[in-house]
Amino acid sequence: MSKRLQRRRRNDQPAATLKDVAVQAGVSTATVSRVLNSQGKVNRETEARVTEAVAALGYVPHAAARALASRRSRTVGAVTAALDNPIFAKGIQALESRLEQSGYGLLVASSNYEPARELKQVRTMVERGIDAIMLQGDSHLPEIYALLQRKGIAYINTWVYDAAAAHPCCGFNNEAAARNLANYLLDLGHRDVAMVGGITSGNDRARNRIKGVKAALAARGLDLPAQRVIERPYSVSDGRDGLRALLSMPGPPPTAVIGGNDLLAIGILLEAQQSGLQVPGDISVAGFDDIELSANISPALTTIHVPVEEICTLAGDYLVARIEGRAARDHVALEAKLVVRQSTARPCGRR
Amino acid sequence: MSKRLQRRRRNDQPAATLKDVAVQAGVSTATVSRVLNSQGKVNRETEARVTEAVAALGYVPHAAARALASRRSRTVGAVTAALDNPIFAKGIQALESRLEQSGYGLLVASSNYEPARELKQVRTMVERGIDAIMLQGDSHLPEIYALLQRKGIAYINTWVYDAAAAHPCCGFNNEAAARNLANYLLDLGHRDVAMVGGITSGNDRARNRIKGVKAALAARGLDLPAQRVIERPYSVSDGRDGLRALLSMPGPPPTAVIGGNDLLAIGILLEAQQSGLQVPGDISVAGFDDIELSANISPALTTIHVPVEEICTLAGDYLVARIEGRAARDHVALEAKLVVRQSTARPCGRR
DNA sequence: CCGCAAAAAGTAAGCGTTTACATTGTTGAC
DNA sequence: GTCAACAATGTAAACGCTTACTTTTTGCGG
Repeated sequence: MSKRLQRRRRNDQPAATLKDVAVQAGVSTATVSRVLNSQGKVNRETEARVTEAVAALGYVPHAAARALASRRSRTVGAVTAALDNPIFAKGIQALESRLEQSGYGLLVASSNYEPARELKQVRTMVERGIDAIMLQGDSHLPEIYALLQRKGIAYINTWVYDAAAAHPCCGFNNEAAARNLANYLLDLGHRDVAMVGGITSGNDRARNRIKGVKAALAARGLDLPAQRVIERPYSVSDGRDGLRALLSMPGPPPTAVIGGNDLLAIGILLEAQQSGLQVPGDISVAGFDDIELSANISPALTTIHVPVEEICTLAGDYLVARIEGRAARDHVALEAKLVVRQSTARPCGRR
Repeated sequence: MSKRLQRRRRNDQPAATLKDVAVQAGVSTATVSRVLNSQGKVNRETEARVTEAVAALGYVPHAAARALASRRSRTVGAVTAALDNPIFAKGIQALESRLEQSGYGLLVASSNYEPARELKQVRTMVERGIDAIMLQGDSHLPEIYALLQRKGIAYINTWVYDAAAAHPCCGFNNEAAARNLANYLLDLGHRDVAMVGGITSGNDRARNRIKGVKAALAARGLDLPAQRVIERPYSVSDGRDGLRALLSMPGPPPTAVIGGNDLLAIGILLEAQQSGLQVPGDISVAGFDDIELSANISPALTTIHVPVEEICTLAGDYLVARIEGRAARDHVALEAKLVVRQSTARPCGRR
């Protein structure tokens, strides 16, 4: 069996290469490459002949060879905390479609909120030769930043914004948004506010949201004692669980509960209803993120609207610009606005 | 400026290559390669020296070069209909973690239920040199199958099972599952069943679910007239919209409504409640997929539990096996069981 | 017509691995 | 002690592209 034959995949004739196209079109490989990469420097006629040859042979460029020669993989990575949070999935989808427009592929991985795992995922992606990477949040292991900088790989922290940050970011100020939300509740007259937040370990956003609520309370001389802050993973049943924990404590229940994200808030809302509490009559519930369900559930959820799609699209813009050597703003601020709906009201009957 | 210098990325010293490691360890590149790919054929001592050199130089293999030489990219693709459906995101996550275990990366893209877009995405992935690919459903453009087969790329259709299918698949029988669900409703005594299904164009699962419901009704001499089947995209608000459409028709409303997936069903349920109908008192609602929310909402949703994680993990097993030349079962059946909860009951007051 | 610059195309040296094949060193049966 | 067989390692040719540099063509002012 000839070597050439041996190399074949299954029932396949060996794939056409650049050289085959060049021969077919009667030009050099360099010319074909120029046509394929549309660098303009090619005569119209020649270009047509090449294009024709490409079609005739069903030529498909070999990405690895291209990456090796050009030192560009045309692939971007994204490591997300968890794909199964719909808001993250939406973001990944937005990023993917932005990248596709510019001809980049998207490699995904999830860290499960574990810094060490995130590092590992970033490492793997770097090995795979990604040209740039999107990260979530801004507290990453120093090794991650070091690696990315050493390799000259463009990166951006999403979901967060800090004008003074040492690293590129695109998002909003989680603390400020949470503060707004808490202030709204305080303005309604609530004095006993509780929070069921995400797990703060390894999650700066969860941390900052709690911090924002705390700050708003503090500004009015109020405290957010430890027993009014419950940490739970981000899911509906965790939200239910969180409210149950809050209600099982001695003393009167809080008049308002903030969920660290909408999944938690919806869990809180459902648990409240199922344990006989009126929302917002007996207890106000607010969330964070504004997922699709929030506007549809009854009562509709008051929440902070997070413009995920913009965040991720702009992050994509940034990364593509950096890869292609163009300048781009390192810090992009978006607004996360309060959306008041029916799950919150003045506290009544108490105090 | 020397050429070597010119090539540097920003402030970076050029990355160590296999050759550098070989020199450092005092062996040939072939030996280093053997160590890295652990083919066993290397002396313990030598191996230790190489490992040490790798660590000392912070050597990171160059994926593109490796892919070019070995004709393997160690990357798998997945084109999903939509990432923002939580059930799909969960599946992608499961696939990613299965692949990671075996050292493969996951490239994602979404087709938005458009066959042409799916083809394009598959093409792009093939160009990127994926070793295998996961698809959803089994009705794909013939060009997709042709391309994959011509290139010898392993693939698998997920979310579907058909023992006689011409293509590898891993999933369950959507029609049969839908039939079960409908039969359960019929057994409860419902005679006027409606369905708000997904958009059937380009979506075999949506089609088969409707088909299953139709078949169950037909088996009892009942009809599912066109006006009892509403097609809507998969989202909560589409579900609400669907029920509204159903209720606005002349004549009595159906006594039971099946959602093509849980998102739709939850929308139906919420809309029913918000328009003053008791669920399941006035109307029964059932879904399909069993997302996390379904068990938590009130009333908890009767649905078909789809084992997404298993499906995608097994699909990953299959693809890895095929890539690595091992045999694997081409048709894997999983069970999608009916989960009866509180959103369904005997129809009462009518007939 | 000549000469020269710009445009178009070609040449060939990499890019960093893997791997078929060649070489060298050991071991143990005879 | 010989030699076959095997284990360990080395050599160097791909892999399929990009691109710096070179050569050839073309167009045009004088």
